[in-house]
Amino acid sequence: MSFEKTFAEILDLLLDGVISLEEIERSIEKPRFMNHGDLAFPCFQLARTLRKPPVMIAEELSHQLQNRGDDSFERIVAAGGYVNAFLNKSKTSKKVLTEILEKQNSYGNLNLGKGSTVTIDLSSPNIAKPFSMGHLRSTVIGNSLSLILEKCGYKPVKINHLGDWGTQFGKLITAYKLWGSEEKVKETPIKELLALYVKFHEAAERQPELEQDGRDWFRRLENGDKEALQLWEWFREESLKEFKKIYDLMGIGFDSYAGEAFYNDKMEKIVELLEKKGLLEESDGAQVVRLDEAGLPPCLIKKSDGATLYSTRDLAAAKYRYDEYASAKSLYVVGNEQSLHFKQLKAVLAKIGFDWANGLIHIPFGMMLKDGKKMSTRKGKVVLLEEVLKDSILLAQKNIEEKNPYLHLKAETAEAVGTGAIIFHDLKNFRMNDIEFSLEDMLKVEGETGPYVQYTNARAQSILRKASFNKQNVQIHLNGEADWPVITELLGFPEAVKRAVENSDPSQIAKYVLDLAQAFNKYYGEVRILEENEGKQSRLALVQSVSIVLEEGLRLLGIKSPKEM
RNA sequence: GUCUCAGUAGCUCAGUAGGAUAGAGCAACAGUUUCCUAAACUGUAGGUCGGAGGUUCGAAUCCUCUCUGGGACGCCA
Repeated sequence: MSFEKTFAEILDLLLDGVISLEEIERSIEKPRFMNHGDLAFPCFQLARTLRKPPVMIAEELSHQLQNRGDDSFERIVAAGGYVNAFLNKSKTSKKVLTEILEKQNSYGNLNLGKGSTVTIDLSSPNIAKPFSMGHLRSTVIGNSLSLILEKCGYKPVKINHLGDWGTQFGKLITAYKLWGSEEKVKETPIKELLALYVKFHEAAERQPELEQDGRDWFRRLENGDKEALQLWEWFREESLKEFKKIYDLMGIGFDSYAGEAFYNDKMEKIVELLEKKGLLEESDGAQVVRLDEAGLPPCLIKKSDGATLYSTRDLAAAKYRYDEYASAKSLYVVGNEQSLHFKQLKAVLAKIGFDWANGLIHIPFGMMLKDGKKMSTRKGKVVLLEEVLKDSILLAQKNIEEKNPYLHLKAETAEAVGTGAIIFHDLKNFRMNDIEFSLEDMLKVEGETGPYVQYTNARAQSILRKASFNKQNVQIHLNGEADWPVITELLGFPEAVKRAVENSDPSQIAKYVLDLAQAFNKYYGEVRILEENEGKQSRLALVQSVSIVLEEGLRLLGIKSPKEM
């Protein structure tokens, strides 16, 4: 049982129904300052009903609690309208460390999902385009979310909804036929295909008829034209090879690579269904579903030339996922700029009469900006993730040579630290914030960074190696001085996991892990852990627990924890 | 024009189902290594929480208006 709950319950006994237990629990907070204790209950809201000043209420309550409180609390005092509770440090320390050592990385697990399946749409890069920094966000947020969901009792299914269909391929084929060379594409596929794509858009500004050529080629592709299909397959294959290199580097896998093209033969049914329900209307030659009652602009289903659109494929995909995976929820980790699209998607599904449309949840995130503006593939204004990762790993390598030249597993460690820096940089802030691209910021290894957390863990591991800690039969006695801030951080891990899953917010874990690392580094600076005295085993239990939680936190972010660095 | 996201220290951001003295990191300056990894730690300095009203015992947090920036608003995804 949590200490908040114990505190709430003994308060509830005294308050005798003036406010409910739930209300008490909700208003219990963590004081900002250590000298105010570990838990606080503000009495201001009681002042009116009890018709007494809050200071007096707090004093009365704390006075009565002193005798009644069990030994969970060291003392309970009133201070300016608050009842402040100080946890019994030695008992709490013993309890939390024992729990962590026993549960290991399952400490903080929740069973919210009860085994239900959740599909997660993530990463979803566009074929024939480079893997940009923008896709990085969806990839790392989605990956972390799936790990967090798994920890909370869900069964995540990661779907990489590849952008492998659409008018862009018509444009690309047009460009390839005009200016492309087979050798060049074979040599550096993504680079060459991107160059063609950019050239197309440059040329189309002067020759607008090219746009029509592009649309024509896409229609031929949809109609199964052999030449178009061959080129498309080739582009797709080459692109996928390159993407897999990046996923391997980041240690991310998927349960499905069913991209847009996968739904080509599944769209007709949805369109028929819309027709049958009389939801389809013609508008300027195109087929649309009107959504006035939801206060949304109409959703385009078919273009005037009969070709399908993004929305059409997403409708088919949503239905397929529900049918195939029986998913209770379906998450879409897709940029903020597509919010309207997902509102429309849900509205159309609801209009068809699918009650599961409610389970569709768009997890939006802010954009990666360059010079304050959105990056645009069309203008070739992109930063390539692969190069950023390479730079970061190289820097990690350099740091290892400088700081720990005799390290074993140098290459492996550099990879873990280099990618860790990039992933952490993306996850540490709330997802809705736009991020101005800055290589300098991403490569930082000091302060609030992934390498800082990894380093903290490596320090802890180093101590454990030297002491060969044995967790059996440890008598844990901590004095609750230097170690107390670390203990309270450890205590907070389950709450951090809960916040992360409830808000679909991996940054909660990142922030937590930083706080824990900071608390531990401070402790490390103040206390000689390996000193031979009666407290040594207890201190080692603390170090071991910190390492377990740091590693688990990093794991939930999709970051590795090297034992040495 | 409509909708949406954001605005907190020089920079990057925490803190927002209202609560005590608004916190970190970076950058700056001053320190700490005969001692468990200095990718660390300690200290100094730095704030009209975009602005104006309102609700409240209490507002960075809630409401209204407003300013600034990003984005989305039919045949791209």
